[in-house]
Amino acid sequence: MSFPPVAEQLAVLRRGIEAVVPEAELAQKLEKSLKTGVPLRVKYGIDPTGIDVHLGHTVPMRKIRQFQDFGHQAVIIIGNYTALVGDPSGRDQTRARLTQEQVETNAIDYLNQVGKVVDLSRAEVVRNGDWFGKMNFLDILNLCGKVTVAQLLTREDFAKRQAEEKAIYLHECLYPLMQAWDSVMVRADVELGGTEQLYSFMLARDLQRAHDLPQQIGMMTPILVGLDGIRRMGKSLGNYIGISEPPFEMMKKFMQLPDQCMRMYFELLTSLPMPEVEALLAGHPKVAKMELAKAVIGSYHPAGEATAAAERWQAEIGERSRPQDIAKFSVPADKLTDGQINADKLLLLTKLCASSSDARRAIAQGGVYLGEDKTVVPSHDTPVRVINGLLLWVGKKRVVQLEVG
RNA sequence: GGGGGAAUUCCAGAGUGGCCAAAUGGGCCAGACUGUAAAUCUGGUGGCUCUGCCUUCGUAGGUUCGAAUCCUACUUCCCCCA
Repeated sequence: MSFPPVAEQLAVLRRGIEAVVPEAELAQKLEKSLKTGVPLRVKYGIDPTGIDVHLGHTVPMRKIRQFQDFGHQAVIIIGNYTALVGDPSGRDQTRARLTQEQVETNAIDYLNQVGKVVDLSRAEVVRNGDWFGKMNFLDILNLCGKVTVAQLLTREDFAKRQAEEKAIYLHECLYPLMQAWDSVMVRADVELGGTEQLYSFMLARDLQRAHDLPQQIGMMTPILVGLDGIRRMGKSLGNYIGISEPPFEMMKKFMQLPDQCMRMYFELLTSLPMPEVEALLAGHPKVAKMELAKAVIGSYHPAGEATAAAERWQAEIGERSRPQDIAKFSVPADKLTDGQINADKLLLLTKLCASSSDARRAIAQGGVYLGEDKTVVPSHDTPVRVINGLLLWVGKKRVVQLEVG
């Protein structure tokens, strides 16, 4: 096995990384593998607790891929056992626990998605249930003997919960220990994860030393902020872009991203050289955002589709022309009187509004329009003459095309 | 096992007998402004046959002219002591 020069590897691998602990050992490890021809074992663990892999998850995953492309060994750990515990990291309350069946279903789904970033054909994929499932109580006690309660409580998330008098369950305390044990079992040289994983990463080093294994280094990726530009990208926060989303959906979301997040997104989600990124950012923000969107979308969809999505966004949204696929709604003839129906009833019927109160509100605020030229509907009891092809809008985004059924 | 505290509209969180469909913030929706970005500003945010009416404040009863607010029981959650 031959590897590119260390400096070259470092330049790519260090990009967008928040911290490497210990910093110096990364270069040393790379040196050694270059000399011996033995690839580094790069560990990344995921708990199959949810389903949608979003761009936030791809940050460490992309890093794994870069290691792979340099010839190193990716080790993906499916945390089918740790998922049963629930990672307390960064949480201010206990996670809901899952059943084994849910976990397995999620795991398969997860792998399909992970495969879009990591080359699974060259990766080792293991489940930590393979070893945790075999441990007996004595083994567990031995492991527990490595950590003191005081150490555990230095973690910010636990300390915070302790201070707020919120519950900390014993099984949650075992989580970092389990994660660290994974590193021993797979003989990890490098572990990737977010900054909140620091404690587990360090614990892994302790355990590895205790077992006379080389100690892993931790590479921590920054938290990717979500579309709101403030909070971390997360499914429950509704501020994420999923990697399985259709190109146009991704495009729309990208264009909503606050400008000041672009540098971070470029750095963490694309491989565009940073000087080029700086040049783009110096230009018009809209152009830069388009490029960002195309670059990222292009890594999950064929390049042509990314471009098409960008063009469609420009036409439909940038130039305010008619959206492409407008849902059709056929108004039953028996709802009409002389071919007409009151505006609020129509909104309710088409499900554009959830209730007639909701419909009245929308109309009162001047948010309901008719036709290509978007004539404002003035009142909730304005009769609407329904003709085939008539467009009915609520706000800028919701629209249906009517027909008489 | 014993003691204490809490459950409010999407979320957080006010409200302790009438002025409460319920403050405030967040989210969301609509409007203005824009690059239909973000930020900002304005308005809205239970339902209806809508200048009025109806149903909501853990569940079920009760007190009262009147209850989210008081009483009783129950359910759930949290904390402390052992």
